[in-house]
Amino acid sequence: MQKLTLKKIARELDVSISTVSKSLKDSPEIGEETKQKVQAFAKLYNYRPNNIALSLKNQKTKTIGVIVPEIVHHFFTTVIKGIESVANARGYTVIVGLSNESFEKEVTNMDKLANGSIDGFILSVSKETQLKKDYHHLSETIDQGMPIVMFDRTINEIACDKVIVDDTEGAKKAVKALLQKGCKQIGIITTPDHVNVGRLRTAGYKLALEEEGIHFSEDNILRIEDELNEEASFQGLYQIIESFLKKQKDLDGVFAVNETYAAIVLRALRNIGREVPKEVKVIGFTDGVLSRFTTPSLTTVSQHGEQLGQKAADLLIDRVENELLDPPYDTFTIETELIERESTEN
Amino acid sequence: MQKLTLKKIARELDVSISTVSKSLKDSPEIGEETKQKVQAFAKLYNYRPNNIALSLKNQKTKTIGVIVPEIVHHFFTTVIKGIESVANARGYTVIVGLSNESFEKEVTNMDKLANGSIDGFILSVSKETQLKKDYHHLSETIDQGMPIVMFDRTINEIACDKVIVDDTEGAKKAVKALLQKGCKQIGIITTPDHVNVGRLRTAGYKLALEEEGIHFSEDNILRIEDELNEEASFQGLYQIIESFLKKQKDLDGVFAVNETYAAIVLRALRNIGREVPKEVKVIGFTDGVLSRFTTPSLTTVSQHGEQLGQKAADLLIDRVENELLDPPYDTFTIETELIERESTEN
DNA sequence: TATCAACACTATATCGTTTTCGTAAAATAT
DNA sequence: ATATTTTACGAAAACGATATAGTGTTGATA
Repeated sequence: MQKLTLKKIARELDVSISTVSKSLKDSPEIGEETKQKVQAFAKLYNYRPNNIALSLKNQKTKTIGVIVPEIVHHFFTTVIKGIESVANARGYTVIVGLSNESFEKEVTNMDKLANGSIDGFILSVSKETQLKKDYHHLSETIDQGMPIVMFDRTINEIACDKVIVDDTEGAKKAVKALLQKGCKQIGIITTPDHVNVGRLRTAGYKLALEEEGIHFSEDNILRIEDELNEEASFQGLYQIIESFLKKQKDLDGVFAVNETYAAIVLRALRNIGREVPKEVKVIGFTDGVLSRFTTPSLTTVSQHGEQLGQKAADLLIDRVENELLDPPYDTFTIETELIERESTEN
Repeated sequence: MQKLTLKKIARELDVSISTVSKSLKDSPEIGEETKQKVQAFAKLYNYRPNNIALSLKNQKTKTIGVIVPEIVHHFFTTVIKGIESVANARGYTVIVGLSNESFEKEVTNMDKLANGSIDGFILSVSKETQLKKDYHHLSETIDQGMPIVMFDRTINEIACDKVIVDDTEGAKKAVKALLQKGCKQIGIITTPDHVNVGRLRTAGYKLALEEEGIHFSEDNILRIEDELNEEASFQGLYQIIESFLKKQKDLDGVFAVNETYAAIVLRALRNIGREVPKEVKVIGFTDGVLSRFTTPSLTTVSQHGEQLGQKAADLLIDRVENELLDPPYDTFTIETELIERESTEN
């Protein structure tokens, strides 16, 4: 049984295509009897209008494109979940593209979707894009009248709506919590500065120390190069973190800018014989699946990814459906929340 | 700058739409000079054909729909990653729909995509669908000539290509490993039987014991009801598992059918003072992010989700591009692999 | 009886492409 | 010089749906 179309119904019922279309829309132009007949037939054979044809006609697809750097990733999936929920509620479909942290894949993926397949983008840029600082694909997309909402990893130079996590504030909150619990020497495990979120969280760390009038030393900062984040180099990651913790033996607090780093810190501290939370307290950023299962369980800064995704989707859809509300772009901040577990107990 | 179309180029260059179209395809029908002119113009203004129009014309979208029960889930995301990689390589785009384990959302999501938006489905059914045993949406989709590839949670009654994890075999492998390491009393934490994968893994557990001639007791089986899997009822989950382990105090091996259960087992055993792996050895199914960070790290049965996704995508695209290779449907099994970590060390 | 409105439809254009078919003009053959 | 074949392009249909603008038939009104 092949797909039913208006044309087939028209032929079958010996009326015109227009009549069928109008009957299904219950138009007053069509006589009661005819309408009944058509509607009954359509229902019987389960007619559904072809989305592609509608998209072409209406010049809008009711679909939004989401580009994320990585999908096997707790934070990004919670964001996608949030996006999907409001998209669905508002009658939109979600296409997912993965950049795998590659600039080129990000560009080709966007190129492919920008040609009529979607009404707008929600995206978090790849690390490579952040490094290269090449944003032509973003500005060109916007120039063509396609709205973009950026989230988490945003680009200052691009004017569009943004939804971000309160990175600096969240980090500050975490470090202040450590101070309040009596930590005097607080280390940070972070990324190089070209990774936006790493930079911002590091800034929050410094700010917290500053505001409390604490001396801050570069020696307490460990910046981990990117290549080490791949699955394969777990050992390498561990080595670097362990030797840092061995060297900085008087640390009594550690703030890690992601959950993996924090979990490794926990493990390394145990291996070198320093007790958590008694001797050292640890806080990680991102509340993922790991935190509640480490030993001890990990205090984290939760990012509310789902809420972030919902906000992003609402912003984009508003923009799409209301093209008049042009330029005044907004940046929204999703508050973080400190979730306390065993790793910071006194 | 609005989107460029063939019509606009034609008007601008004062030729017909056909000429533009053919020029861009480098057709021999068109004179060299005209072709150059059109191609140069198109390149300059970055013309890209409209996907929607192409889809309508060609009656195929080069898009595949993926429906998963849950996206904040390590296994499903690895599968999606695998699907996306081959889809992209073969020129396809991926639309993701979430059922959130709900039958209704699964149906409406499929309905929405089946109307022209995609060329075929890759899906893993929701738990509710498994429970209700209502598969009309699946059979109707197939009847309409749209290919489906099911993965992981498949339905026997539906004839289509399938890619499954070697659940029974994997579970058997795990339990035999426990036996080999000297375990005599092995418990299993599983799901009710209506969850396919739970049932199959339980079957593997029984099979392993049988084949080794070991007495098997219902007392060693804990079946956990579904509602407890929600984030909120983590406490409930923990309670049930802990009290089971307290009651069955002579267990010296535990096999859990997912990573969360296994991680909870680890924690509960520690809380009730039983040492892992010395007194009790533990193995979980699914190699996620948790396993290497628990204490002790967890031995797991890895499912190779990415490989599974790749196979599913290849199967579907083959089917889509080759509609003649009709009915002889196939079921492919992705081998599992036991990844040994601390929780089973001797 | 001529005029006009109401009714119940149908024809047609449109969205952006591709493709088949048709056709002037130029080039070649006879 | 006439017939025939290329060359180089344009017209039009098609994909499926919607919306605007007709159109033929009634029935009512002046």
